[in-house]
Amino acid sequence: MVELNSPPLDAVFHALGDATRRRMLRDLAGGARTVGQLAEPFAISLAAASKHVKALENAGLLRREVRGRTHYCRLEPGPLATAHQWLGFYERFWTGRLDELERLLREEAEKTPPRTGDDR
Amino acid sequence: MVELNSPPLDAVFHALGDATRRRMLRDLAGGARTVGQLAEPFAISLAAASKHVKALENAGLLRREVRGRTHYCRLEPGPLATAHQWLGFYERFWTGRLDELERLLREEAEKTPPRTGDDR
DNA sequence: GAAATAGTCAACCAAATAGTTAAATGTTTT
DNA sequence: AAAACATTTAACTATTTGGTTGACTATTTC
Repeated sequence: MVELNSPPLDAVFHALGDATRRRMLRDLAGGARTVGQLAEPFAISLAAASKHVKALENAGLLRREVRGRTHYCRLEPGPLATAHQWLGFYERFWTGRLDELERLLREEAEKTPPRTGDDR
Repeated sequence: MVELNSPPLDAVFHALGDATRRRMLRDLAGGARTVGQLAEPFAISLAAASKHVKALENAGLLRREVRGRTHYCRLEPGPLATAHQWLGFYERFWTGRLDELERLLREEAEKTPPRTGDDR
């Protein structure tokens, strides 16, 4: 009933666009954390931290398990994989392995000969 | 109020958090495009598209070359590589290869007591 | 030189964000 | 039962965002 999964890249990238939430993810990489633990490194209210956690949850980046009064949060890597894959499409643009079309553009851009400039 | 790291990641992920801008990047993957060309697929004003282009530019995701009255934009892959790398840190979480620490945490997290109805 | 073209800029608006404090909910402890 | 604890919700504020329209700057084209 809670499994509503399509890749909401909007929500995922939006969630990642905030240093507070990225730091929370880092902490979650070390294992499960409570909301209070996630909030601890920051000089914000717990209510504010709670909102960040919810943003991460909405993006599918964390799963929450309520045990008693404590909410344990765990990293949910799926959306990160999706985002990683999305970025992977552009990998050829930074690895230098360009296909024909890109090579054409690159050539046009690099019409400056790497020779020593004594020819003008 | 977070005195935290990574000035570019904020802008980059924020830029990627919008479907319009992601589509623009896709188009730029096909080669240089003018602002008008980038705006064309969308039912928005040119001014709005101009803002999106500027957001991408601020994030370092595109470079602009002004020739006459026309602005030619081309993809700048560096920040995408940075974001890709940032996400790569979490790769082990979705490839299933968990190291000892993570395995420990995973186990602890699955210590959910199987309740038998004696709970209050 | 006038008109069309390419794009930005400024002012404005509605909705979303990120934060606050205060109150509420539920759980554990004493 | 009462107090302490963990967290959410509500109400509010300031800022940012994504969009609009209209005016403005340059550049081509006629």
